[in-house]
Amino acid sequence: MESRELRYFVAVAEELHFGRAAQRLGIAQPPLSRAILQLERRLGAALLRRTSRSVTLTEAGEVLLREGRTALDALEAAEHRAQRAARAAAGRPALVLAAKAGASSELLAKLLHAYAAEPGSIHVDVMLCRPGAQERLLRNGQADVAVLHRPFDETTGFDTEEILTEGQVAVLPAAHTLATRKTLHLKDLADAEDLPTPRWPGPDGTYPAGPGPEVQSHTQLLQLVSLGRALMVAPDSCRSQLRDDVVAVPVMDAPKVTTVIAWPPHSRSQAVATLVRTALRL
Amino acid sequence: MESRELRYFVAVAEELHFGRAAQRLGIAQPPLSRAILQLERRLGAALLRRTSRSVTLTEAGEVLLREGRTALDALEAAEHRAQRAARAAAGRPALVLAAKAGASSELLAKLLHAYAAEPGSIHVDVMLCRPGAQERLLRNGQADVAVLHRPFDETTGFDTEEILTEGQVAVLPAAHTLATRKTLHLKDLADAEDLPTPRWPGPDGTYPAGPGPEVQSHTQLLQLVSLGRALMVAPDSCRSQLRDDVVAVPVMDAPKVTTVIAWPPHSRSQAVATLVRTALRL
DNA sequence: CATGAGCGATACCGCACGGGTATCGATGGG
DNA sequence: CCCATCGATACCCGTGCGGTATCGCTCATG
Repeated sequence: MESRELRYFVAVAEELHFGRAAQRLGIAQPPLSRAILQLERRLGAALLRRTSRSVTLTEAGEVLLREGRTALDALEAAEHRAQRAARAAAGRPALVLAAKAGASSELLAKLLHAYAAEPGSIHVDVMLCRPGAQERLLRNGQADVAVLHRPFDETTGFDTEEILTEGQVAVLPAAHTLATRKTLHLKDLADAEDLPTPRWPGPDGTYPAGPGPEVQSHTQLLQLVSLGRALMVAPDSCRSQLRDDVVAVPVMDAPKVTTVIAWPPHSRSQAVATLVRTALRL
Repeated sequence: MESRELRYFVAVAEELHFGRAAQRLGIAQPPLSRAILQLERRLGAALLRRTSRSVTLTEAGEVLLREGRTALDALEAAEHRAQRAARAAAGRPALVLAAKAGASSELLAKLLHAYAAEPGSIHVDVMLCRPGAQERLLRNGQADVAVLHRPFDETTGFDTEEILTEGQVAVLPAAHTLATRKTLHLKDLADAEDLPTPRWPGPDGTYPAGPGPEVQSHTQLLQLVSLGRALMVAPDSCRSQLRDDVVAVPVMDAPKVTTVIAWPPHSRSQAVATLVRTALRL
């Protein structure tokens, strides 16, 4: 199977619409139809059920979408890593670390500081990204190592080490009635109808339906909290970054959050190994 | 990057010779040279150092070879798994299990028997293959699950569960002087110059240099042992398959062998999950 | 029920690119 | 010193990919 065919299929499978998929790919619709037809003939399996009104995935199509995405990521990863190896050999060795913007920032600072003190350490490029985006950067080779948070981020297929486990707090406007409580439970938050739970975009960039405001970053969310328009549930360690117009109250029954450091399973990099060892000593 | 280019590069990187690589790919040498050149231009990185007498890999080339192989395997895996999903949907669901021919055969029999008794179990195709070949079958999607043996088989990148850990025995001709001993150590075997250690082919099909006979299968090796031409070191459980012209003596300082069941980390298959659960109960 | 809009498939065309042959230029062995 | 070996270059050809035009089907609409 050629990677071009697979890219075409993934586009159609994600859009479930030949016209939009073709637009996204920058080609016309007819060659796209043909390419998919040819792919199906070559595989000897139907991937899509089409009517003139809708396109749906068959069983085989679902599998090819899932497996195909990881294959395309692996292809990109090979490309990126080879390019970075070339740059490293040319005298600018660097490690790229992906982290969620605004999360674990104290821990991250400590880690970078401790690693820089290690013998033989190299420059670390920190990529701060949208929540959930680190996983993809690691899968497609743009990053060498990532800081992830279970259970929010998916870690299947990576090697990981746990760095820290912590509880979660609700961040509330200082003036809110719940702000005086010593502890809270998830039910208290669900009952506070004046403070809806914000909605984050999924991996595909769309928002789930619901009442809460749509947010894309933690700073944006924090501002909504201080304006009394939303509440935020986040790991304990976020307290160090709060301003004094908001209050953090422990949520007793919220799931524990584990900060992990993750790297691709075939990594042969000495630098990654050292960074992980440093992280475990924190 | 296109998969065709990557396949071409991997061929050249493995052969380290444009002519032979072209032959293996079924194309002429000049288009291959051009394709590699174009790939290097697109990546902006030299992958090969060529003289008219030799071809060697650069740093970036080494990385691209390693990462590229896994990317190509992932691509093949997507293809195979989609095809199998189509066949399964057409009413012949099956699970493909890869195992080393001649190893853990009792355990395997028990596993298959126990799994068949599970509610909702499906047909299991057993692929018996050359030692070390299971890994590749699992990586490129021809198998859904594999029985591997640490530390011999590489399990990085798979999800695994340990089934059994056992010591190793030396299998010797019944008439040999060492055959009367109750226990042995690796040094004893190294000193027995009349019984050289056999040489297995590497993943590339070539044999390491050395004095021992070249072997490809366990039956072949067992025959050499009973002829007094080689010795064999294998897990305890192989005893059940030995004929009475050979003797098994425990080797005290040989590494412990762990039989593990492994599956690709993104597997969503109910059948794989059931099989693994069954294996853990053995 | 007729009509038109929306969508995927088909027909057909042109050209870019992948692959072929011939040959060059460099390098090392006899 | 010459020839064998090997990768690169020059040049040509055909296939296959992408483009436009259009068809055929389905459903929403009045």
